[in-house]
Amino acid sequence: MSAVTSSVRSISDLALIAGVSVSTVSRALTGKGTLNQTTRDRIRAIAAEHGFRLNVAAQNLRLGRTGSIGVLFPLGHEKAQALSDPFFSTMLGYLADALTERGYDLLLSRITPETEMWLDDFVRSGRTDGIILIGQSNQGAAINRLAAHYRQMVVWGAYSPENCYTTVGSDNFAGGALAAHRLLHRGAKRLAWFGHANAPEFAARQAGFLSALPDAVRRDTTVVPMHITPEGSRASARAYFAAGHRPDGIFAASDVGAISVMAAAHEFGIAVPHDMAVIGFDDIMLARLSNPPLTTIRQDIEGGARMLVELLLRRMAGGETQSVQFAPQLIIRETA
Amino acid sequence: MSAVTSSVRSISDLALIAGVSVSTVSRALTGKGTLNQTTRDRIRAIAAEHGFRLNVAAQNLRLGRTGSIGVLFPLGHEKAQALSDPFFSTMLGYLADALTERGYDLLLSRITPETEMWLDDFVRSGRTDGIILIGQSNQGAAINRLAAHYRQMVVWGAYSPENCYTTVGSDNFAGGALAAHRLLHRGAKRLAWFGHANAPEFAARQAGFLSALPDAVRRDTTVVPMHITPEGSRASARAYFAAGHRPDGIFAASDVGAISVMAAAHEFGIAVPHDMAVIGFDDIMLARLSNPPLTTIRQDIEGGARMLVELLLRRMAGGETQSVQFAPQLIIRETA
DNA sequence: CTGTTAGCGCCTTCAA
DNA sequence: TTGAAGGCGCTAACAG
Repeated sequence: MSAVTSSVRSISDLALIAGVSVSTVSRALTGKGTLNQTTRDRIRAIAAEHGFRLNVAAQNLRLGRTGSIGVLFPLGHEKAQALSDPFFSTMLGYLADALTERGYDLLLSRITPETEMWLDDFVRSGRTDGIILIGQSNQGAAINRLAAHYRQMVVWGAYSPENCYTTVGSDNFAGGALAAHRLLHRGAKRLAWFGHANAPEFAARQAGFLSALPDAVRRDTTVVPMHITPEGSRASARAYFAAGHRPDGIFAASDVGAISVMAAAHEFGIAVPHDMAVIGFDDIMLARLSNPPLTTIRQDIEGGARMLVELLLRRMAGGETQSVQFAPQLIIRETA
Repeated sequence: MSAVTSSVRSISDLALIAGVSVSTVSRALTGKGTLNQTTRDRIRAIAAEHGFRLNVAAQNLRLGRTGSIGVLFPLGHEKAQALSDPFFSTMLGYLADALTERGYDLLLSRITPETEMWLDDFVRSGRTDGIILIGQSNQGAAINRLAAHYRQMVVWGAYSPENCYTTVGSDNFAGGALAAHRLLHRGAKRLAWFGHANAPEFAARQAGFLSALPDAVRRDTTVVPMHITPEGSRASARAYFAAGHRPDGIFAASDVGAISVMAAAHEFGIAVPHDMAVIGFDDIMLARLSNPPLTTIRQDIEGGARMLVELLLRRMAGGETQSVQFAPQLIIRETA
């Protein structure tokens, strides 16, 4: 066992002990360059004995890199916990896995877009070699502006031909349509969409949903603005039900939103799915644990995370990339 | 608007343009040292014009720091998504907030404890100025060993006088007792504990729970081993109910566990709380959205996160710290 | 008030 | 196969 706090703090200390030059130590420890195998083994043994490891920060400075990737959640207007939504934390977990596998650290940042330049500022501080943005929020303009001269970025979110950056995400429009068809198939006629159109992903879900409805149904469909937090979702739903609305089919922008709506419905004695069908979006782990289990539109979070990392590294290496859209999948459980 | 990719890559470039020395630029931009206000403003203007920002990595190397704090989840045996549990992700979100406020970046690491030295290796690589460990898992020995000669670490988890490191956490034993009292108060007599004792937090919850039961009740109380994942929890519960067990009171190691047990109970036609009372632990956001809303033992996650950061920074500054235990709180909803 | 200089810990070309 | 030297971008004495 070796001490973490040791007198050997740099390769020059080690060089002194081993009686060789710093460059020899460097070569021995990095494995780069040519070196006598005996010398290499000897130096590595000494390093291990003293518990010495190369200083990653210095190494990176010299190599002109940082070795870490920034993962940013630009949920500006939603000052509340972005990470509290299981969708985001699940994504984060998979990103951590994928980045670790590729030898990168994950720098988590929750900078709130106060100024116009928050993204540019982050990039210019040089803290990371690349950026993964989770969700565009309402920052489309800032993102596009940055993308015009910064390549090392990929974005989880909605695809648009007008974006000059690479996105990875679900086909939200198709997902919305899937939900509409399912509700219609169940015979629902008085529908409501719970969500907001601030962020493009949600706007697309809404558009896909509405566009798949027959005109007669669409005319009677309510759009209920709902925030991303469970508290906000529940409050919106409460107010909606309290006003006397009794839809027979609901499509919510997220699973957390759907579960919140169900909780509110329960307060009003509305039985799901008997009185009202509910469909969520995401298929987070808790969707199958809800009571009743939630019918939802599934997003492939793990696949998305891997794709984000893959494409980002390709861009960092100078390659070109194209946006990717995953086909969403209807998961039928009990609520619709 | 200024380009992110600019020809001005270092303070020496900027010094050249401004016609001053690098140290003057450094002083102007950092605000340290004394400098003519006019010169300072002029240099800052030029920097802004060229979109220049100090390179944080180089700055940190020079200052002998990294500017980031590592947040590690040592859930070794639970190879699955540690972050998928909302408790952890909520904690992570609050940590990100607290660290950002203090000017630190958050480096997320999910290194799985494969070797004995995983923690030492991480520390010696010098990637962070300090470490926040979330949960001890079964790594108590490794943590203690590291703590013997590494100060810059705090741990979220169970307190024990034998630990030579500072912990922040709930009084899990007291929390277990709270759950027991509540179930007894409701008249429950055939109890079960769903959880495992691999990690000390959970072991303490179990011990507190069992110790608060009268002997007669305790003898009939079942301990059902349950993994941390919802799938695992649900499978355990299913097997348990399938074997014909019909307890009238359940205490689960976590809210996710409790909700999973409720989902399984539902499959067997067991009504909560009528046939069986259920109490969880954590009070994650989804506890109040479950159907019926979950009675649980609340942990102050935000307070815990702030305390962890506070204590870590104090230790990094050379100060001494003592372990902190938060008093858990019984939140009565509908399941018990 | 400002410039010069010497590193932080490491990698890499160039020589030997 | 190994060593010497320069420099990644920055800060902080020490001079002037």
